[in-house]
Amino acid sequence: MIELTARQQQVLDFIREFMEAEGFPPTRAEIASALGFRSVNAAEDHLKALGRKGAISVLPGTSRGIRLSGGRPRGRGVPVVGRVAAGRPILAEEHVQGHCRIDPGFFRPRADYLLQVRGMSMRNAGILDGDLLAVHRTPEAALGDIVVARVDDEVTVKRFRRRGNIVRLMPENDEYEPIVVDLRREALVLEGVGVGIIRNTGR
Amino acid sequence: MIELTARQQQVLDFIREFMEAEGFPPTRAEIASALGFRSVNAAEDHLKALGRKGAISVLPGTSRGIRLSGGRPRGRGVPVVGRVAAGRPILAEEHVQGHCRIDPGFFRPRADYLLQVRGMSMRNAGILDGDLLAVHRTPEAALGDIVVARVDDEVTVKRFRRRGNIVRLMPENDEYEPIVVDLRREALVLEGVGVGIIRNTGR
DNA sequence: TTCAGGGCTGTAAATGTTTACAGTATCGGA
DNA sequence: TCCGATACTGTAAACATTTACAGCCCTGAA
Repeated sequence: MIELTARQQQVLDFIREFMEAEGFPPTRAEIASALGFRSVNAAEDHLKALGRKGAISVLPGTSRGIRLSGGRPRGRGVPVVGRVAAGRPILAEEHVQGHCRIDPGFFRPRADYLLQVRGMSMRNAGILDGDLLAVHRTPEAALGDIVVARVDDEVTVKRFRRRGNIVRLMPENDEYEPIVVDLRREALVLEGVGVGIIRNTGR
Repeated sequence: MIELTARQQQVLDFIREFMEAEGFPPTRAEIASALGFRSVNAAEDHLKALGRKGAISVLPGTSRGIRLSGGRPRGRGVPVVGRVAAGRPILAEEHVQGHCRIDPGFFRPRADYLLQVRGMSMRNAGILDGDLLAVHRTPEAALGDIVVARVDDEVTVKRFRRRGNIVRLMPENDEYEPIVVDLRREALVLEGVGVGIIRNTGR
């Protein structure tokens, strides 16, 4: 499928959410109203573009005649990643413990996988040992984001601080020390940002 | 739900099949055509009857505004409950903010709904303001369980302690005081036990 | 510069849909 | 037998929705 523009992605996301919530697709007017267009034709144009790019199909002459293509992602759900071996890619098959059937779009931005957190270094952020951190894969993080970073081939979850070439990976627990990385000397790979937490107590 | 007539069942079945095949509900005209009615009003009458009997709900003024209410084969997910008004049932419709498409069986025991937690009284248990607590409906709790309880018509989330007739609902935050309930004098309703947490940071 | 495409506003006609009203007919009670 | 519910036909107005047409502004590539 051809790549969508940011705006087109927003329209597509809205259609998804609307269908999830209402059980049927939105009209042009509803799309326009939700996205703040003053003209229904803006929505019409977007639908045509999404149709051209294959993201949806639009049935002519049919009210609410929008069908999401690409099929239902009702697969096995989001992969759950356990302890990551040094130097191996996070999503390597040997790390995937299982799958969690949750809608990845429930989190924003989208959750690409769930990483099982080890240790209590983020306790004050409400992230406990064993929690599943929903991670959105991206190499970019804003200051203060909770990030999944790789330092010295080890994967760690911390809060992101940066001043110039000095990155500080801050724990949320007084008993732990920040990890300081000088980007001129050491490599830092941002694997993604945390977008949510799932904890399974009970049992 | 009141029992349906054979014809009404046929109409309902058609609506189901249509939605499965097309991804949105049929119009009156499409129902009439499929069932061989020569008048769209026959379909309208059936929809009204199905609506009266609770099998569907019909949204006025909305094209294809039919929602199946009975059994949900594809399910919209687990209901998300916001602030609960005093004295009202937790799952009352006005409290349901939305649905989260997660497998309820991911939690053990099963999650029946997600309750949005207010306040920081359970901070040390890693439950923060705004978190969604996965709740299993049960009137029984073990000592130390995190429970959803109703005291004085107010719903609260605390850790469960009990000695004889005295129940203590313990916060996990030094700034809060336990709630002590003497079962001989006051009523305590256990709405369920917490089986997990979902937090949606991001945005 | 020119041109195509994305992203909009605005208008309006054509068409799709809902929904009320007026009837006809059958059937199982009260 | 009268009544209400079910199950339709037919008509039509009101309203919802699609969709074409005419433009405006911007950006990036040719």
